[in-house]
Amino acid sequence: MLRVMVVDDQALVRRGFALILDNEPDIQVAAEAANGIEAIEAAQAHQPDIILMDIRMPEMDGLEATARILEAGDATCRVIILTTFDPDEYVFRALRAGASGFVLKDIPPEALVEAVRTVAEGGAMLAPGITQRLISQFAQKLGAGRNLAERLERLTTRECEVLKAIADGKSNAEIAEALFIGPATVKTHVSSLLSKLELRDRAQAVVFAYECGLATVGERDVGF
Amino acid sequence: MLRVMVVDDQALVRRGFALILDNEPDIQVAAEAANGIEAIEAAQAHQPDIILMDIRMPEMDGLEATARILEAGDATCRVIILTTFDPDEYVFRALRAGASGFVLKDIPPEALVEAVRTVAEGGAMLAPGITQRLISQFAQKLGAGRNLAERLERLTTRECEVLKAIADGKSNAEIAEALFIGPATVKTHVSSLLSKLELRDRAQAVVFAYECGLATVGERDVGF
DNA sequence: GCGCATCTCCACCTTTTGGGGGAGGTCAGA
DNA sequence: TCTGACCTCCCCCAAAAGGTGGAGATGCGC
Repeated sequence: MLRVMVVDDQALVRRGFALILDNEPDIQVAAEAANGIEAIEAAQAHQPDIILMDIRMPEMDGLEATARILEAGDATCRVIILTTFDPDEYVFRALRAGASGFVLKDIPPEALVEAVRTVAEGGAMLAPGITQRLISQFAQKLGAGRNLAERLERLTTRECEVLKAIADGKSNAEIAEALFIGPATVKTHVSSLLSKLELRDRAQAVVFAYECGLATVGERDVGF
Repeated sequence: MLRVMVVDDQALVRRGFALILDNEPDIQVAAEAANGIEAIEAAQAHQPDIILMDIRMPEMDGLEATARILEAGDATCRVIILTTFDPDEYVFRALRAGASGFVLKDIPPEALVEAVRTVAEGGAMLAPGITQRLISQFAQKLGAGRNLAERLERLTTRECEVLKAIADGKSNAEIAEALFIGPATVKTHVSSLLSKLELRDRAQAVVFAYECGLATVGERDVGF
């Protein structure tokens, strides 16, 4: 039995969703809440499997509440954002907060039920248009450095290693140490790769490394 | 009327999907193809609205074919990848190729029909698990530079602008020109921001800018 | 008004970087 | 075998970068 919690500041909307879901044999509305604060408390108290969360609410909005509930971690629930609007800003904040779904309130009841089941099974459900935008963004990032990757192929193995080290923020001396070669050799490699890639200095080399995918955001701890 | 093309090397599978779709009053299977090469030709000849594309095929695989068809551009069709497997590699290549959907062959017939309609309307449809993974990846990138963004707040407006320019690969002289200030001033700002962010040189500053989201991949043309 | 942060610029200095050119060694392929 | 591509390291030099300290101007809030 799937235990669902519905969070919306409008009682009528809340009851509507609750009725739709309660109508399903395997779904049970275990709790309701009218704002973010209540939602956090209710989530703690009732430990639902799925939370349907509105965004616009008094006291605390749904995105903030989602972030806090999922941050707490002791609840293993998953959140579906259910809203009338879908500006990018909301979507990104929602995904970052950890939501597993983002659907618009104008969807047919069956789709809502389907979304709940999908998310409960470990999947995610986004409104089709949002999925589309997410894909576009993703494809853009993935495809960004194709022609740049060609330039990359002109480099020798060693030069590539040096470039990677540069993209790590290392100085020539540090690179030398890391690669077990002399500083002079590093300089040679750096000069060579800069010229091959038609770059002026190591700062541009770092940009190049990120743009062509040699370095990617989030794979390093920026402690330096 | 939605004109659909089905591409799969197994005739039985192909006919099965075609029958399911033809059964819908508003959908018509306009063409079929058994491999990537045929698919490209058939897409050219029949100009379908939607292409259901298998990945594993002789001659040319579905991802390659998708890329070529969408690259051609004169076709305004949209592609749904339909496969038995879903390794990340396939998914990323598919999205990069420009696919608007990625669903598994084990979905129920109604879901397939729904996917076709959704994509035809400009949306995108991914298998729930894939949506989930896409979201995770996205959230990771988005959330990567949170603690870094804090450090960013220590900077003044001007320092931020200089940092952005550094992340653009500009030299101090170029920054001076771009911001209409003297080179000496740029040096002051650079020194200040490096010290505030606890960085050593501009190369590390570039890394920092990318990691904290001040600069993002794909938003610049790397011509330098 | 006063303090404070910010933006602007200067001079002086050291370190790093990048370019040019050279040179020895290895190793694969013609 | 010899050529060519790599990797390694050297010297010298000029340019850029980065650090330190100082200074005038502005504007904002107490």
